[in-house]
Amino acid sequence: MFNPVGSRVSFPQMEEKTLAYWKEKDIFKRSVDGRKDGTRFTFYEGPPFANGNPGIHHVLARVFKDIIVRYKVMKGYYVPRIAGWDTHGLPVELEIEKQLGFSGKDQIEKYGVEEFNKRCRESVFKYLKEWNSLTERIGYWVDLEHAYKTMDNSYIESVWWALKQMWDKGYVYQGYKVTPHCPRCGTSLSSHEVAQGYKDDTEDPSVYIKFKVTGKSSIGLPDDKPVYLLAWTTTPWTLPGNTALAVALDAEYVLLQGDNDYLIMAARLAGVVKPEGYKETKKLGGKEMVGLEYEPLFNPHEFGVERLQFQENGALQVQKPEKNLTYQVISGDFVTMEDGTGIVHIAPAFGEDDHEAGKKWKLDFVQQVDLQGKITGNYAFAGKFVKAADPLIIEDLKARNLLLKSEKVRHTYPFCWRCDAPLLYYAKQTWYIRTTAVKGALISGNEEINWYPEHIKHGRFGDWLKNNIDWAFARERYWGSPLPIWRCEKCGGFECVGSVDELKNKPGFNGLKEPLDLHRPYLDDVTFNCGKCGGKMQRTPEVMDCWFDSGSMPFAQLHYPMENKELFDKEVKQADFICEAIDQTRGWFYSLHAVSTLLFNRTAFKNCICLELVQDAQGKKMSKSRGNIVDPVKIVAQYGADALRWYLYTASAPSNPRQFDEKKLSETSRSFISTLWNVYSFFIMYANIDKYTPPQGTFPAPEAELDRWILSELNQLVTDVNAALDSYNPTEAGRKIESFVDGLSNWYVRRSRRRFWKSENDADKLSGYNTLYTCLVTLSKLMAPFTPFLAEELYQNLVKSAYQDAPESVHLTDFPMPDESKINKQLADDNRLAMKVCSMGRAARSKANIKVRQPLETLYIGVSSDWEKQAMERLNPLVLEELNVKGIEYETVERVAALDMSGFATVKEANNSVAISTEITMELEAEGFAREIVHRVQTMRRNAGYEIADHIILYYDGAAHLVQSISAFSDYIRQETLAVNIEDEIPEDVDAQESFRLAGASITLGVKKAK
RNA sequence: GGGCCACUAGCUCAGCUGGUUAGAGCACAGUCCUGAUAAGACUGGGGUCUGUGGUUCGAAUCCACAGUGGCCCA
Repeated sequence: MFNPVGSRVSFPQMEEKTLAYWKEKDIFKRSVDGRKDGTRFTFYEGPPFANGNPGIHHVLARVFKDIIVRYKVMKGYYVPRIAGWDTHGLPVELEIEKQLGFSGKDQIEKYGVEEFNKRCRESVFKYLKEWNSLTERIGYWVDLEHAYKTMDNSYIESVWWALKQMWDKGYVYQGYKVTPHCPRCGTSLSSHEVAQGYKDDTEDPSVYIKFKVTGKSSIGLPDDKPVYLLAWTTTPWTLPGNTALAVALDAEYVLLQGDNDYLIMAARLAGVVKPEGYKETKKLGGKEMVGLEYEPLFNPHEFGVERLQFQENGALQVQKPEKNLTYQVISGDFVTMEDGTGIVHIAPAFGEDDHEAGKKWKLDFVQQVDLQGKITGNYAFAGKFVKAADPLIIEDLKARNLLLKSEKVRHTYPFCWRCDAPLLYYAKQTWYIRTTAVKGALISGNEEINWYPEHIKHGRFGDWLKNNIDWAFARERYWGSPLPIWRCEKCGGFECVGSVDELKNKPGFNGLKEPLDLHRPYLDDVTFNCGKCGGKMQRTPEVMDCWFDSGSMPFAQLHYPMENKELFDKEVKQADFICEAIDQTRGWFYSLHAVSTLLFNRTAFKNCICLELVQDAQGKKMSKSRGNIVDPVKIVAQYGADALRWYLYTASAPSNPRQFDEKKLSETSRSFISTLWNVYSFFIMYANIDKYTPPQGTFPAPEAELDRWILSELNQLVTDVNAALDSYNPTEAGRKIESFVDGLSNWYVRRSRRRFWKSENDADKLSGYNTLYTCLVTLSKLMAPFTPFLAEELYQNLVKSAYQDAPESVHLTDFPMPDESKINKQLADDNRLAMKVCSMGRAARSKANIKVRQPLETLYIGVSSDWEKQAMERLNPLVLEELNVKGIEYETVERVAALDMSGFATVKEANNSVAISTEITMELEAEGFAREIVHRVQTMRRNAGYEIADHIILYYDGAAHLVQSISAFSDYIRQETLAVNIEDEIPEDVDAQESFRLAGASITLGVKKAK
């Protein structure tokens, strides 16, 4: 006996029970440990922040991780996986600053770094409980107990080791980086912060400046009047920092002649700018202009400002004063013909493109602005805030006849989200990792990664690598892994420390307190003696970019190499699989890839599912301010985790932005999960009535076409699901399962009902049970990675209850493999044709307005080939029953279609036609009445609350011809309604009684349960 | 400003390397079937496959440009 199952069920309740069962039997751990002898399949968990409630997008990522990993386990792989938490970084600090009402770093310093970091540490696990409970509730199996945390001392120590490795390879250096800088707060902002502060419609100057060409040129410029290069800018305050002009190589430029001078600018933009009184005299190619020399607007040496120059290694070196300073025209792919003049003013101290160009062309570097945004040196406008200096600079240039025109422009510009000061792009000294040194390896490594979807490889990720720049990995902040770099106060030398032991063994080591905490401010107190000069070494104040932390996760989670050396080197040095959202291309995907390439010269992961973001049902981004956040906890409580999981897998491809729609989810739950559940409960109901016991071992191959068909479909499904999951495509696998279940329910079961209902327990019935049982058991295993709860329920009742020695959970079983000998294309084609014929037959009936319950004499099928005729003959019984006809005749398509006349109803489609005879004889009518009566009795039985196998006594009273029909078909009525007796008078004590009209006459029926 | 992705019925999505009359589900209307079914069947309405060019005997499919939306970067 199987446990009886109702056709209705509360999935959330069922899932809670399953969770308890898993916990009690320790199934997760056993599913991992049981495969210890299997091949390793390495999965890396990308660490999320737990300082906010988990959202639906986190569920998306978790279930996509889970399905692949569960699948691999069932395929026999050994897949231990541990959770992890990201704990460091600016978002945490900002949260605390908000709490404390701070608006700048000086307030943090005043408040005390020790206390500040203490608060950070407390806040990062504010929602840990919610995260853990949701993770478990959705069935994401990961070891939460031993989760790694990026703030652990052991983790930080591994990060130090990693940096030291890079240091020893010469990859770490100090250089300048352009960052969005708030001159009021005195700090750089992260891109995330900058994004919050963009303002449209900001008014700025728009000035066209003339740079005087000097010396002889090889490109034949006239020398009767001075020649100027015309450039454009909206930030005049950067002009004193100009050290080059850039042109586009493939663009066309023109020389314009005026009364007193010549101008050079892009041909396409000359028509837009329209310099008054100038006309074109000559065309120039962008390429030939490169190398052209010009005079700076402001020679820094005359204004007391240092002139630096980029060196080969990216460092800056002070240059000697030079009275006749000239700069050169360079080329840059950032030069566009959209606005300006096609000649771009380059100030490497103030713009990212400019800075990169500076490094590339080894340009001069002039920074005449301090961190408060004030002009330095002894310019006429020195001491002014940059924006206040703009008009003065414009005046100055105008006076020197170097200004062509000055206008105003409105555009988008970033402001500090905290204090509203205009942000300045500003080059600051910071620490770099020379990722560009391994750029080739980064790119070739990417070729080995399988991306899902594929376009990420040469699209977003590939482009990012192609444009790789050195990694600025230091942050002037507090809550992070401190840089293990110390600087000598005396000689200025640096030392990088790779472990706590190494630090403790430094000569003159002092200041590290117990218990050990490798964070600021404790580490700031640690000093030791310089290895070169014996001076005092002080730690540089920065902390690491938290992406360096998470990118070090493969080894840092293991405290490698101080511990687990062999485990990492031999077993888990590369992930077979990772999965995160697309915003990680420049985040975790990159940091993993870069760290692994730099340290080990190999990729960190082999397969990566890259998810798109989750939006609301209208395609809008979910955000707190919009109030359109979906709470996964509520969804799971209402629909169950399986329904949510199934929806996420199948509703759309993971690489498409996902519009989360609760209505669609509930539809999924109704149409797929409930359908499967009903097939299951149908099976249980009849199997229990017939006391069916599943076969020990294999069962004889069924004879029935229908059984062989569904088994063929089943094995095809197993093949397809294996293939889809092997290629990391749960969406396709899930959709295949959906369509199988549809066929199972609406063709196999629908057409098999009578076989299960008939009273004799013959071989055909047993074959039906064996077949349906096999389908359900196989489905439960196939679906185990998708819907782990439902799969477990099916398995426990269908398998575990019947086989004592079966594994205790579906998640401890092996994933189904197809029996290809059972796949038969012929059967598939046959049944497809039969379904089509039935569909056409129903249409024909509907056309003739004759309900299916009324039997008809003949169905004519127009077939277009012999095999079609043979196929239909094989499936004859199915079609007879489905369309309720007495016989089938075969004809050509045309001749059947030609039966479109009185007495027939026909339907024609592409290759087939169908006709039914519409004449209803007395006999047919009588049989129709009998069926009608059966239908009424069944409804009465149900309404009376009888069990399906209860026997009854049927009473009737009515018009003579209906009574006649009852006696003529009494055997049939008995069999269908389980009536032991049919009597023609209705007693007082019936359980239910009903009168209705049939073909113009009235009849009354009554039922009573038989003893 | 640059890059990536998407655009097929009112909504959500299939439609493989080009090949009959472009499909399914949901929703809507009517009818039917059903002692597994909250399901299902049939019929109907609903499409310039975002647009414009091009390649081709033939384009939803390939190419180019444009539009709209989303994301990433600046």
